[in-house]
Order: sequence, then structure tokens, then C-alpha cells
Amino acid sequence: MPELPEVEIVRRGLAPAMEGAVFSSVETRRPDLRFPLPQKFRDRLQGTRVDALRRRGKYLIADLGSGESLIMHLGMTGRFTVSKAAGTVRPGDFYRADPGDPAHDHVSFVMRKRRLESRIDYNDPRRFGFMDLERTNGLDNSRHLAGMGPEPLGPDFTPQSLNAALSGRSAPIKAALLDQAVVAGLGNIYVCEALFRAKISPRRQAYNVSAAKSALLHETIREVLAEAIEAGGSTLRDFAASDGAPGFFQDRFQVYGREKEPCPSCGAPIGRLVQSGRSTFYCGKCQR
DNA sequence: CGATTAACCTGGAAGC
DNA sequence: TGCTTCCAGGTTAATC
Repeated sequence: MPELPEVEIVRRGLAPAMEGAVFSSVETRRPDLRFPLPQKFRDRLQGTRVDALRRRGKYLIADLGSGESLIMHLGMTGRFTVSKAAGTVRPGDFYRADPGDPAHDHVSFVMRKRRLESRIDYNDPRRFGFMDLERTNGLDNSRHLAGMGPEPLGPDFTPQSLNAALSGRSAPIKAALLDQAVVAGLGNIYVCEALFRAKISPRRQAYNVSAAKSALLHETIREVLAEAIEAGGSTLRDFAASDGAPGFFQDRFQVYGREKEPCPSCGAPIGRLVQSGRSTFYCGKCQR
């Protein structure tokens, strides 16, 4: 579920509980998620302060006072929920909207900032998510972040940089945009939406996207991501902000999940095809 | 080297 | 109702 907008919504929800707070308790209920949890995971977190919680593509990164960073990825079904810690709550305060299946609460943190305690639960049924610890220094070259493309909402993502990244590639533009090395943070939904807005066929080979179309695509990528963040992300099945609130951008999808419905631009039925094993939704008439 | 596919894992929806 | 099959927001190791 989580592409860049959803991860950004999660970051904004976790930041008040995590930034400036210390891990007072770390509980793991299994040794691994997608990968084994790092060695001495609890020891390296407990008592450590979080200086900042940031996002890089679909990754969440908590920079710690210890000189390490906690890297978190939500995979497909990862979800963080923030609630007040047991013990500090008053009766009726312990409200956790839609907690999901507790069988999949794999990691829990208790964060303490002065006298305020927050409980953070990580729930992930499919366990495609992971957590890792790396030195903050040189993090951009760590195994998870090395080779990652520019942040689409940042200054390094320009019409020229996108055009250059696409120029050497013969893969379909759909596949190229899913490659995190081209631009960070896009997933299946927002690639479909951005290509529709730019009226580019998902089948077109990346190097055949003209400079003018690259510039338009650059604009539609930023536009669709910014609008999605503004709407609180997209909730298809199980995405929710860390306070349990759903997103609303799914109501504004123009093509994603709308096979056979009329194209909002020309009225022709929306098509679906499978590219690199994933569904692509598009308008065969508008997108060339 | 770049591109495509299979696999990781579970749950929900659709089909029979 | 119950069983089977298909599909899902992501990444990556293996194969072409």
C-alpha cells in the first residue's frame, strides 16, 4: 500500500511521538520481518534518542543520538499505530482505531519525551517490511539507499534529470518509473496516474519519451504526489495514518483500479494490462 | 549489462 | 456454505 505519499503521511504521524523522544522500551515478537532484525536490536535502541524522523523514497529513517539510524520500510502491508502508553492513560484514553490483527504486531516501541509516553506498534501481515540499523554517516551509500534516484518533490528532480534517466532505457516507461533508481518513491498507483495525466502510453519505451513529454511527466509526477499527500494518501485495503485515519486520494484516481469505467477525459473504457507482473491501468485512446 | 520473472507472505475477494 | 484460485500498495534474487 505505501508509496511515497502514504509513507510521508506515516512520517508526519510518527514524528511528534518520536522526534526528541527516547526509546524506553523495545519489544520484538519474532526474530525477523522480511529480513532478520539487526543484531542486538533492543540494546541498540533502548535509551537512545531520536534526533529526527525523515523519509527517503519509501523509507522512513530515524536518526539516533548513538550515531546510527533506524531504517524502516513498510513493504506492502506495514503499518504503524501511535497510542498512549499503557500506564499513563486514563480510562477511555486508550483508543486505537482499527488495530488490525494483533497476531501481526511484530515490533512495539515505547517512546518517552519528558513525562509523555507514546506507544508505537508495527503491524505487518505479509512481513514484506523490514527494520535495519546502519551508521548515519554514509547512510546514502548503505545497502538500502545506495543508487536511489532523486526525491521527486526535491530540487534534484528536474525535467532534465528525468529525461536523462529515461534516455538510456529500453524498458517500458511504466517499468522505468517503478525503478527506484530513476526516481524515488513511486509505486504502481502513482505511476499509472502520472502517466495518464501526461498522456503517455505505459508501453512506450523509456528512451522514446521525448524531452517535452519528460518535462510534462516531471510535472504530473510532482502534481499527483503532492495532491495525494494533501489528501492523506490512498487507502485501498489497509493503509491508515498512524492515528488510524484513512486517506482519501483513492476517490480521485483517474485510472487506477478503474478498468472498464469511462476515461474521465475522453469517455473510452479504461484498459488494464500486465507489465512486469503488475496491473497497469490506462486509457488507450488518450495515452500515446 | 539491462530487462523480465519468480519468490517472499498473508488475507480478502471472486469464482465454482 | 465451503473449497479453490486469483490478486494486492514492494523489493530482490535468479533467469533470460
